Amino acid sequence: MSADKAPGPRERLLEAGQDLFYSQGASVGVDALLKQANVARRSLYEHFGGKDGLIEAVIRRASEQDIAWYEEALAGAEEPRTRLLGLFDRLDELVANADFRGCRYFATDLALTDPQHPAHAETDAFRQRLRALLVTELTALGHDDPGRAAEQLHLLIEGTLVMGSTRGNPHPARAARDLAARLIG
Amino acid sequence: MSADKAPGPRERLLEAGQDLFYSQGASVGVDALLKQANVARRSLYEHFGGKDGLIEAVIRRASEQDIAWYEEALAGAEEPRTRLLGLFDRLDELVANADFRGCRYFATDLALTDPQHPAHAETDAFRQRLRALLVTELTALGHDDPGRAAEQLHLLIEGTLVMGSTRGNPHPARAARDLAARLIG
DNA sequence: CCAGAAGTAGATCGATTGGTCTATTTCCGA
DNA sequence: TCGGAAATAGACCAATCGATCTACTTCTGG
Repeated sequence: MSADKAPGPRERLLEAGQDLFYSQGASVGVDALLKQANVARRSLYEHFGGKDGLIEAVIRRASEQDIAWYEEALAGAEEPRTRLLGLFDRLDELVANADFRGCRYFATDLALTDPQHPAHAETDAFRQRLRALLVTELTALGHDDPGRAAEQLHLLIEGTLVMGSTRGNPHPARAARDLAARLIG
Repeated sequence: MSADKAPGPRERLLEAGQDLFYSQGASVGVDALLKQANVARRSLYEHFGGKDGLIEAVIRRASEQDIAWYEEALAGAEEPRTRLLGLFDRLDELVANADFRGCRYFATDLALTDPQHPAHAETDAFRQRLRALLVTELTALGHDDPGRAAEQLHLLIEGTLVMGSTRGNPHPARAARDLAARLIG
């Protein structure tokens, strides 16, 4: 095992998909994916069954990474309140990045018209995992209604990602952090 | 004048576009648009120059209507604080609607990869008009920093529209209203 | 060393896309 | 009433889409 050196076609396809689906949307052509992954056409259909299968696999993979990112962002401090507010500091950096283009999962849901597309289940799962993370933090913080507060924090996060992608204001995360601080109390 | 009875092809195209671009995204085919508008193919290219021109015109038209909707939603009360909070009550109804599919302008920006597409200027203009509306209300309310508070209200609105389209929780507007209330003080 | 799996390269297919064009009909004002 | 603009219907085009298939090469384990 230990397939570290020189990632195979499957891994290269996942990385190319993660990059191109995010920067150009789910409507990028198969040709562009194959070119960036430097992979033969056949490999895509062998490994993922088609473009839709790749989309689903990419979302699942990105979901793992993003949940890990949120966990790490929350691990920045010991005190629960500081942990949650620190998350918005990390979001501020994320959104400020030049190639930030909004929430991958929301964009995927919008791009895939078919409500039966398997990728929708993946985006739902991601949101549930994120919500669970917030509930855990709020419970540790001793909040009265962790479920409701988590919903509000989630709304603040999504709002930050939207405002950050429109570039109307450079630091939406700071506005959200301020609201989150009042919420946590 | 008074072109009320039996709207012409141009108007029918605008209505069909406003409906289909919203419910199915900007990627709907020209054929579907022509069919729903009950209009000849040539009429589209005569009036709007092409699909992109129709998209731009539809966004401009919807923008007018939506700004009017926000103005009317704010006109529900006399006291500034009640006016702003009432807006979130109206958003609650809007999001609860079965065919609600999120923010039209954000979805359009995501769907149009080309950053030079004229529709982007229209979505930006809409957001600026909405922001101006919020600043006016906050100024009337005597808020310390109307600009910053307007940014925060805008973030709460966009967050509500996102959360409402994912259907994870039925009443994101109530969560946002609660946060808005703390913000207004 | 060699057999088979995996990967590559690229032609090709059918469907669909946005857009152009021709021919015909409808409608309205001078 | 008549003439021209506007609208209709639909054939048609080039480009692009995702997907399939064949032929060849590379890599690897027994």
